[in-house]
Amino acid sequence: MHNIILCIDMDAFFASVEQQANPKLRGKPIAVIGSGGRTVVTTRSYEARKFGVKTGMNIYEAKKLCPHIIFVVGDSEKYTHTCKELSKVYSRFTPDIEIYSIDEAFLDVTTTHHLFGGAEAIGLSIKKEVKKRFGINCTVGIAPNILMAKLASDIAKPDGLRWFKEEDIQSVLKNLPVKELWGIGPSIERRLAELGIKTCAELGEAPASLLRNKFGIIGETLKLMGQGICHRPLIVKDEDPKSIGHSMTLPRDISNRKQIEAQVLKLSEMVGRRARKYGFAGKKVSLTIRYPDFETFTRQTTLPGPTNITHEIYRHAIGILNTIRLRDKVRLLGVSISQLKKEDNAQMALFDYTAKEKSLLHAVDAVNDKYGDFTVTWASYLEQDEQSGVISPAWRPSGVRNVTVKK
DNA sequence: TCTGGGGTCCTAGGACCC
DNA sequence: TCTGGGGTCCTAGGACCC
Repeated sequence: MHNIILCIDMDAFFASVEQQANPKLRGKPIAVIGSGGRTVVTTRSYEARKFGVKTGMNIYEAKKLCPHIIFVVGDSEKYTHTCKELSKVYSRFTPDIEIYSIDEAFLDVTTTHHLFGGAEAIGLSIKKEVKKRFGINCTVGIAPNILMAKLASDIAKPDGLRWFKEEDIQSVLKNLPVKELWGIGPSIERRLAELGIKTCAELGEAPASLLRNKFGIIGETLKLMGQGICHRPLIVKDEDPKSIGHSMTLPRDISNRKQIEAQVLKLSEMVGRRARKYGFAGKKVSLTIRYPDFETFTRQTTLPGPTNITHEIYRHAIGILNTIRLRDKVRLLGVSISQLKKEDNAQMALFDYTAKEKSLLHAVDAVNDKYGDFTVTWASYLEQDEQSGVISPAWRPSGVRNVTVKK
């Protein structure tokens, strides 16, 4: 008895939601972008894809390829809401659901499919319901494991449904390039090519010792992947995060120390606030810097104990900054905390709350005292955070990964 | 007119300890 | 008279994903 896994993947999710919300956008090439001036295409409608517009392209490039493209600034609230509603649809068919990202979910229907007339019937029901209630298309892949279910949905896109049964898998993988597999990117593809391995079938037949030599511990896994085998279970319950971070490409490159520090404070507050909201504190603080030429690096430091206090995060981030001799202006700054621990909120709750609030104000005051010409107000920060409206496909509907900051 | 932001996992090398 | 070896913690960086 094989498992039956469904991969449900929304087609051009953000763009579809926008087209649904605004009928004028329907049938037209649109691209969902971020709010800043140096933003990129996050999602593009299928009409825009025809012109070669890709995710990650800057808007000028997209415009050049597709002069009539319509840019829409993403609205995470909308996608958040739709995603939550989608989860409700899925949960009618099984309790074993992994919300993998904002637009993708895995459903294990091994023990429930017979209640609904089979896996394909479930897939079709979901497609129909999603279309009816949200006006958007999705693609369903069905297979004995996540790896193959994901492949099935990739291949069936858009608006498709594909079922890879155990007996189909070998022929599917026969001439399939290895990079089509989830988890094989450009680097592994290149290194496999060095061994003369181009297709999944070749990967599945390659000597385990050869793969082990070249790739170490993942060698075995790669071979299994080439055979369409995958043992990764669904992650049904929300796991604790390992890190919490924010980064920001600045409107323009800066070298002014005051400006850099002000941005680091802002990022520290965004990180601290999210950590406090969900009751986590981190023992490591990292600072990421990107130069105009795109060289990017991260420096981290370990603290005596975990913290989620803005001012402490800020202090350590600045401590790191002080060890770096900047060779150029700064394009992007990032702050994150890791080695997270759950906060003992029974103890921290009331007593520490005011202490934390004070520390936040202190941080702001400190910056303002020092750099009167770059006035920082707490309210202005909060507003900016709302507007920055980070739309990350890594978003999850619950818990700390909900990056959306609500008032 | 250049190229976003949120993550996870793995590896390699050095410090330190027994 | 060359310089064991295991374990853990730490930092930096790469690969991959949506």
